Amino acid sequence: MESGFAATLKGLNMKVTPKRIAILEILSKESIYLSPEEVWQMMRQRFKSIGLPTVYRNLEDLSNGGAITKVIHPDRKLYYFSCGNPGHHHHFVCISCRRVEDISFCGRDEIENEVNNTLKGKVLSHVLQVYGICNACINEKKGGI
Amino acid sequence: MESGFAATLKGLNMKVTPKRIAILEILSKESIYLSPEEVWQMMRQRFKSIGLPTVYRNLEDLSNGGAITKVIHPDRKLYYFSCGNPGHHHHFVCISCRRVEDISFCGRDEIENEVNNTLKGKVLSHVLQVYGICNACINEKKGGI
DNA sequence: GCTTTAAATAGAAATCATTTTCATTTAAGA
DNA sequence: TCTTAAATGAAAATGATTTCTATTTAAAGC
Repeated sequence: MESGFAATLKGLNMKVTPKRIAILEILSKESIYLSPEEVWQMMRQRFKSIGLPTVYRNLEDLSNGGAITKVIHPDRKLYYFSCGNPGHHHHFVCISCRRVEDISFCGRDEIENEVNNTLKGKVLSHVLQVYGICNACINEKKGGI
Repeated sequence: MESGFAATLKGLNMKVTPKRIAILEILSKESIYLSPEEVWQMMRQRFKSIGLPTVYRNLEDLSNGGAITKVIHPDRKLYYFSCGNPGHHHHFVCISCRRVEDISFCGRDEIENEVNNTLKGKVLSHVLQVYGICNACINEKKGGI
C-alpha cells in the first residue's frame, strides 16, 4: 500500500516523487506554517541534494492543487501549512507560535448579499483570516513559563 | 485656509511637504488602487526630482497612520488606495478595473465568539477582502464596449 | 523675517525573496 | 525495457523593496 501522500499527488496529476512526499510529510507533521526556506532546511536533512527552487516550485504546485494552503502574512512573504479540511473555510493564525486552526465562520452569504444588492457587483472570491493568540500560548503565559 | 490633506498630515504628526500632499491628492482622485511605481510615475509629472524611495516611504507612513489603506493582493506586491471611511470596515476589489469599494459586513462578533468559545484563543485582528467584478465593469461588458 | 534643528528627500546602491534557465535525471506509461 | 514528458539541481537573473548618506527643507522659536 502506498502513503496517502502518493494518492494526494496522483489526485493532482503530479508525479509521485520522494521529494514531494517528503514536503507533504514535513508540513503535515507541523501544526504551524513554514516558509519555503524552512521547509528546505528540513528537506536538506533528508536529501543530500535538494534545491531551494524545487521546494518553491512544489509548494506552489501543491498549493494550487489545494493539498496545502498559503498563509496571508503581513510581511507579504510566502508561508504554507498543511490543512486536511477540504471544504471552503478560513483560518485562525497564532501570531505567537504560528499555529493555524480552522474556523467555521465564513460570511459568504452576507458578503454575497451586500455585493449583489448594494454594490450591484459580483463576488468571485474572498479572503478571511484571523490573527490572535492560541489557547496553548495563552496558557503558557499564565503559567509564567 | 489649508487643504484637508495638510490637516491630515498634521494629525499624523507628519511634516506637511508638497510631495506628501501630492501623494494624497493623487490617491484621493482615484477610485482604484495604485502601486508605488504608478504613484511615482504620476509624481514625476509634478516634480522634476522625486525619488521612488520617497514614494515608498510616504505610502508606508501614510498607511501606518491610517490616511490610506493597503490592498491585500494575490501577487503579494504593495498597492494602496485612499479610503475616506475612518471606521473599521473591509473592501470589495474589482479584479477587472481595480476599483475599491467599502463593504459594511465584517463578522467580527461571530469571529470573536468562535475563537473565544471554540478555540479558546484571543482575537487580535482580522483581514477580510472580497474580490469580484464591480457594477461598472458588469455593465461595460453587457454593452459590448 | 531669520536661525536652528530634526525630519524629509534624492540618488545610488544594496538586499534578498523568488523566479528563470538549462542541462541532467527520473517517474511512469507503452 | 524503452520512451518521453515532467521533475530537479545548480547557477544566475530578477525586480520589488529597503538602506545609506549627503543634502535640502519644514516649521518652531526668536
